[in-house]
Amino acid sequence: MFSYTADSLKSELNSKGWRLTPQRETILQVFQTLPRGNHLSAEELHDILGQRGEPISLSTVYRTVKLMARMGILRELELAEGHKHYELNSASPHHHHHLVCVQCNRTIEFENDSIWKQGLKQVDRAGFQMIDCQLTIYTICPEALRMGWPASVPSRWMCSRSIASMEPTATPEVSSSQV
Amino acid sequence: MFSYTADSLKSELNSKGWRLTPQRETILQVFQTLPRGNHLSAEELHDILGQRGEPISLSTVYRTVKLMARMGILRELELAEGHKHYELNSASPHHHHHLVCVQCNRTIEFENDSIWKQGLKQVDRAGFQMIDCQLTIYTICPEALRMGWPASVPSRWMCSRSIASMEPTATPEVSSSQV
DNA sequence: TGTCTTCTTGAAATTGAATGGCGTTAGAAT
DNA sequence: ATTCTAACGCCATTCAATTTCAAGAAGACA
Ligand SMILES: [Mn+2]
Ligand SMILES: [Mn+2]
Ligand SMILES: [Zn+2]
Ligand SMILES: [Zn+2]
Repeated sequence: MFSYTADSLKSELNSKGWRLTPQRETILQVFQTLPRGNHLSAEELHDILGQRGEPISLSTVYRTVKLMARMGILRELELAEGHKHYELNSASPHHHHHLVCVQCNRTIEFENDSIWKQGLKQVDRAGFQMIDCQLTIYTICPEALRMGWPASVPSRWMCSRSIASMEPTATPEVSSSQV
Repeated sequence: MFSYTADSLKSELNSKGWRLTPQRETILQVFQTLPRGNHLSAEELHDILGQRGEPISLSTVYRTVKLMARMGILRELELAEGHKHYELNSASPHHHHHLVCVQCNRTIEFENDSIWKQGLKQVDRAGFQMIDCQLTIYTICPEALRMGWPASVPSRWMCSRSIASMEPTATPEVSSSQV
């Protein structure tokens, strides 16, 4: 399925005993007009809706994105920013992975078929069935450097999350990288 | 660095102005005696310490794993279970990825060099520097099937998290997969 | 060793994302 | 239009994670 109209959304919902509501239509629309490569958290989505003059309660926002993720309309992403992000789950051809800057938290998407293939091989070997397969790469991006973020993370640092707000009680001169 | 002794941990800490404490030593020990392939959440770690008869306050546990992740001693993982897990960040050769069952949440590790290489290629292309690179594959594992979990997730379902507890208000016959 | 500095701990309070309960509203089938 | 009940909004609650702060301990130096 490519992009949902109000009608196709409705029949999709109804087929499962669920209902089309203005809120669900609006939320889907926000995602459909969102530039490719953008993700929204529930909170961000909630703000956008407010700014648009179409406020929707936060619990409904949460419930809706969860539902749509479940339905396959949205994809729920757990990147480095600390809360979940959602993006339109467009047709499978655009399956992609993420490159996350550990300094500025900017996220960039990329496609790479051989990663999917490797994942598939891995899963087959174990006799499992693959549902999804996501590569997350942690980097420091050029923009971050330009913005004055430290050029390096501690030498042996590996895949901790956004370290921006992390400091143990008091911070002596940490070899590099703090806010 | 391969495995920390009390001494090497101390000098590592002191070099950054931090201190070796019994708590930090104990926590590191727990990880070092943990069978390979296991991960611990802060909460789980806290419990283990209690059972061992060496209770450490939960805040200290949280602070310590964060600190050690920052130092590169531990690796912080965001898998599907909802809270963070930590594992010993042993020497780089054992860099690995994770296979997560969306039904029973079991996690299995695997190694695959070509994934790292693909990631590296991707990063180079963008002119970034790679810090870490993790593939997470979502699957349904044979054990889960044997335990009676549904054999399939909704047809268009993609990489939502553990859906076990998700049901929209009331659950009409959802095509498959709930608790 | 003893003294001083300040990092670290632990208990409790707090944050913040996410969810649940509930009375009311409203979608959809007949 | 009537009926049934999913879904809404509001608010309370949960739960991981962080912060606060006084008391305690590690490390430096004499
Ligand atoms: Mn994306
Ligand atoms: Mn692991
Ligand atoms: Zn960046
Ligand atoms: Zn399983």
